[in-house]
Amino acid sequence: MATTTATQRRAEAKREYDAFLAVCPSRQLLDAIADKWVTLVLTALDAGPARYSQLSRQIAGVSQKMLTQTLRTLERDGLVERTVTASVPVRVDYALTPLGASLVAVIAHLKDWAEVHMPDVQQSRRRYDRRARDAG
Amino acid sequence: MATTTATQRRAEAKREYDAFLAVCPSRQLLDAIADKWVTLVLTALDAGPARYSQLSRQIAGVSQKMLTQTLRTLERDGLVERTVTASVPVRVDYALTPLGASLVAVIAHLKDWAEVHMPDVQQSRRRYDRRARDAG
DNA sequence: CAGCATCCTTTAAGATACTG
DNA sequence: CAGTATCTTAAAGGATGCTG
Repeated sequence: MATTTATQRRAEAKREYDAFLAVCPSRQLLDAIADKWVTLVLTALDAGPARYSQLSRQIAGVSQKMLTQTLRTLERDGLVERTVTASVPVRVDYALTPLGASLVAVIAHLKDWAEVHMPDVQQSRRRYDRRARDAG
Repeated sequence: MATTTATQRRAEAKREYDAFLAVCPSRQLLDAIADKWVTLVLTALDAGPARYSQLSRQIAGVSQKMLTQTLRTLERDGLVERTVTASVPVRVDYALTPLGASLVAVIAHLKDWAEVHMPDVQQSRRRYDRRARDAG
């Protein structure tokens, strides 16, 4: 039936594209660092190893759920190393792995661009909003 | 009353930190490019200007709602320029601005890192998952 | 101290139908 | 062609209480 063809084709194209994205390294990286807390934790650890509670205090806005979740993901990705010292109470230290450190270096480039160009972006936003308001 | 102090302090710390993040250029940039479609549209336009329908076909997985929304945001940020040609039917062209092009250059660094190191990340993930399965 | 489990709300994203 | 408007679903995130 011709009625379903267009929809089916679209659906299949989407599936294919999703499959492509799933194996695309750039996309995987973006997925990994896009998260709000990932970059904050990574840059916090760039200053040196830290304990869970230190990170929790330093990254003041994070809930403990998100901090734990973020650290687990980073550990799974091999970007952060988790060291448990069996004492009472338990002590857990987190540190960047060499891989994690190399990623922080790349993120630093983003930071550089941001510090130079974000003012331009903001100005553009203001102008855009002003036009929209004047037009509306 | 002492019972509310801890909670209040936490809440205030969070507000302050959120305010800090709101003016942090790096965070703003991350917010801007973290989006799944932003980088895809940006890199698609890096190959040259394109019309709405071209982008829609090229980025096969995107819904037309998300494409429009992404393009509007990029236009607002001054990263993409939108040119309307009043014909019947209307024709709309999108192109990177110099600012947008400079951002794509930075994103390319991410891409480079991804192509080199994502295999390591994936291996780490497999190892982590295997350990977790064996332990469970 | 460093979490885990649960519930609950807010937000983002997708499908769908219609328009200048 | 290039969108807008609306509705609904998926999921991310936060608050809270409990544990080795």
